Amino acid sequence: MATRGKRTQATERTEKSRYHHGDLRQALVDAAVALIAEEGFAALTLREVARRAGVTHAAPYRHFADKEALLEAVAAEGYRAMAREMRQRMERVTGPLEQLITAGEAYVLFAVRHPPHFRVMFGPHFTRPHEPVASEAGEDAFSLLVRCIEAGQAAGLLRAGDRLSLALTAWSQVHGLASLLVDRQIDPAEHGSESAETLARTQTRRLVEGLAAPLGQGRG
Amino acid sequence: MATRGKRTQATERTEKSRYHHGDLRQALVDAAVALIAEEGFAALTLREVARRAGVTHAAPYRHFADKEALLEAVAAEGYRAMAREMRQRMERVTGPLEQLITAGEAYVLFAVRHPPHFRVMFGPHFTRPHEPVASEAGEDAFSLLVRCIEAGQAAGLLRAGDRLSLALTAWSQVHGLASLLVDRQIDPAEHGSESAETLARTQTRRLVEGLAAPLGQGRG
DNA sequence: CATTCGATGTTGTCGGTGTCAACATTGATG
DNA sequence: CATCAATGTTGACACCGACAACATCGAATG
Repeated sequence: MATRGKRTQATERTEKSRYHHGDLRQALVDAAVALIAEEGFAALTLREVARRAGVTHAAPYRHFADKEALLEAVAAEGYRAMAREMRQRMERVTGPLEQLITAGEAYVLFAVRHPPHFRVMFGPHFTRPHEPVASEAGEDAFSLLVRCIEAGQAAGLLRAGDRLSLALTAWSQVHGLASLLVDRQIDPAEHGSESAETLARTQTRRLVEGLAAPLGQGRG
Repeated sequence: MATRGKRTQATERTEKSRYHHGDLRQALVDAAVALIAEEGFAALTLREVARRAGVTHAAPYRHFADKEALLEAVAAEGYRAMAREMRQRMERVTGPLEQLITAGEAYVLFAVRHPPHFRVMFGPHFTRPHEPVASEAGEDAFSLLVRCIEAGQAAGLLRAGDRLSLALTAWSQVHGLASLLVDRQIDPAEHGSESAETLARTQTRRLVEGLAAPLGQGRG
């Protein structure tokens, strides 16, 4: 995360006591993520975030309307990163079923590896209605799943039925597993897996088996 | 919710200006749930909860060590109510598969009908490690699912395999659907269902189909 | 009944927080 | 160089979580 990229200005003053920060906005987002990871949501304070970014308590208001706006930025970063990671992993695999498995795995793994982002994305922290808004239209996680389902059905490898409904089944499965892992309701060690990675793979495989077309495509 | 029951004392003083409340503890839990439902988590304030219960701002500390302890009480109430509702619905159905479907439906429906409880139970609101602690050992939601799976396997109706792993699949599915509904990530209307109830039934049925033993393709 | 005492509710206080307004500093632009 | 919009600082206010000291009730005891 924290892919900054544009470092065009900021001109490297001796690192000491420069009035302007350079990229405070991203620094605040990073600090918020780190703070959530280290101390939990209860400790997420705009003032502490500012402190960690090396700036006074009102500086964040030059970049975010309020605390919730900062969280929206964290969520947006999460949506982009998650979809990107899913796409990258899926590119390295061929076949609709394998791609579906890979997509599901990537979903769970993103959650496990970036709990603060995942929690902010799907948690109950927003009062304003907050739209997922992926980086580009049709490139969000759910759209990726829907396209996998379509391709699988077209190839006769997946159960027939409403695409959206099947995609929702897949989304629920991986989202549930991710949520339970992130919220520490389940411990991979207690489920015969030495890591969240193998658990994600096992469960996602079973999901796709369940969605697979009955042998011979006869459908009973 | 809010099953008070023991109203032995409190002696009905003219409803006005009585110093002692009678059952403030439960009143505080109820007020917290209502406040979360109406205003969201950001508005959940110990002082506002006290206000709604008609007491001053420090009164809650006679019943709860701190704000988190109040949330633990909400979660505990949720765990008890959820398991109770699942058990009650399952009693009215026979057959392992039908019971499994019913259990899954009940899980999702509880979440949809009691969002504050569900969110507190599984949300990121606790800093202290907080054990689910069902009303009685082996009576929590997951244990109910595990027993359904066992019975289904014993009857040859469910896929063979590690019970815990299969139960985790089922739990992930219903938990994911419940979470997505509660967090308003999906709208039942957009998925061909006019209500969360029908969506829960459709998805839970598909889950059990996927877990069913692959012997008769009769589509059950 | 009068006294006592533990449980429960109140008042006052403290440091910390979200948010805003007024002010200060900077770098870019003319 | 002068100006100005962007960005960071200072100071203030109301609210919150938590604690301590005090007040009030009801039940048990004599």
